[in-house]
Amino acid sequence: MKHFIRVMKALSDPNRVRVLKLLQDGELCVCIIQTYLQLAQSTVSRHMKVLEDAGLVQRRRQGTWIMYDLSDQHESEYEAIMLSHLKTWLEDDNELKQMRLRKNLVSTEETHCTV
Amino acid sequence: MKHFIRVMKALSDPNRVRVLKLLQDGELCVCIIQTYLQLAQSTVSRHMKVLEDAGLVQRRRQGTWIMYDLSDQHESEYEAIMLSHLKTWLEDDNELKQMRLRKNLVSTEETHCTV
DNA sequence: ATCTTATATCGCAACATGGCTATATGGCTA
DNA sequence: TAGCCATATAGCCATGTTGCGATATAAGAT
Repeated sequence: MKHFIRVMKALSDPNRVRVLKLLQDGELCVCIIQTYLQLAQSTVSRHMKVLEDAGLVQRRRQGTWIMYDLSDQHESEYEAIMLSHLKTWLEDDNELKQMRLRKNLVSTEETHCTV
Repeated sequence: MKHFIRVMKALSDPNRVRVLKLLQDGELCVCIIQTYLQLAQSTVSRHMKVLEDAGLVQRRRQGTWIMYDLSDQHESEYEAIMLSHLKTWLEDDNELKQMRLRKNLVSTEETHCTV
C-alpha cells in the first residue's frame, strides 16, 4: 500500500507530470527541465527526488550534470504501468503540447546538456 | 490535466483506496464504510465526495441511505483504467485482506444496509 | 587550491489535506 | 408537525506540500 500511495502522490502534481511528459522525448538534466517548468532550481530538484523515490525516473551523473530519464527498472508494476499509460495520456493537452514543441525546437539549435 | 490530477489525488490517500477495495465486493452505504475504516462519519463523507468528484464512485439514494458503488460510467479513461487496475492491485495487501474478510463475515449475519 | 557550474538541501511562508466535533439537511415514520 | 436516522457541511487544528531564496555539496577547469 505504502508504495502504491507513493506512486500516486508523485503523479498528483502537475509540474511532476510535466516532467514525465518532457522525459518521454529523452533524458534531460535538471537545468533544462527548470527552463521549461519555469520554477526555481531547488523546486525542480525536490520534484525530481519525489519522482525518483516513487521509482518513476532514474538518474545518471554526466560530469557536473545529473541526467534524469524515465525509469526502466521497476520495483513494482505500479510505476511501469503508470509510465506506460502516461505515454498516451495527456497527449492532446494543449499546454503540454506547446511545452514539448518549444523544447524540441530549442534542442535542435542547442549544445547545452546534449550528452 | 486537471481531471487527471484529480483522479491521482483521489487515489493518493490510503483510506480512499481502502474504500475502493471494499466497494469491489459490491455497493455499500456510508455507515458500513465508516465501520470498516474506523473514522468519523464526517471524514468518510468527505472522502466519498473526493472519490465521486474524481468519477471513481457513483451514488444512489436508498431511503435515508446513500449507497456508493464503483462508477461504471466514466468521463475519461483515467478512472476506468485505474479502477480496473485496482481490481488486481493490492490484492495481497494483508491489512486490506483482513478488512475485507471481516466485512464479508459480518455481512452474512447482518440485515443492516443490505438493500 | 580556487573558481565555476550544476545539483541538492535547509528553512521559511502560503496553502492544501485529513482528522475531529458540532451543526445542517433530507427523507422516513408516527 | 415532530422526531429520528443517515449523510453532508462548516469550522477548527495539526500536518504535509509546494513555492522561494540562501547555502552546501560535488565535479570539472584554471
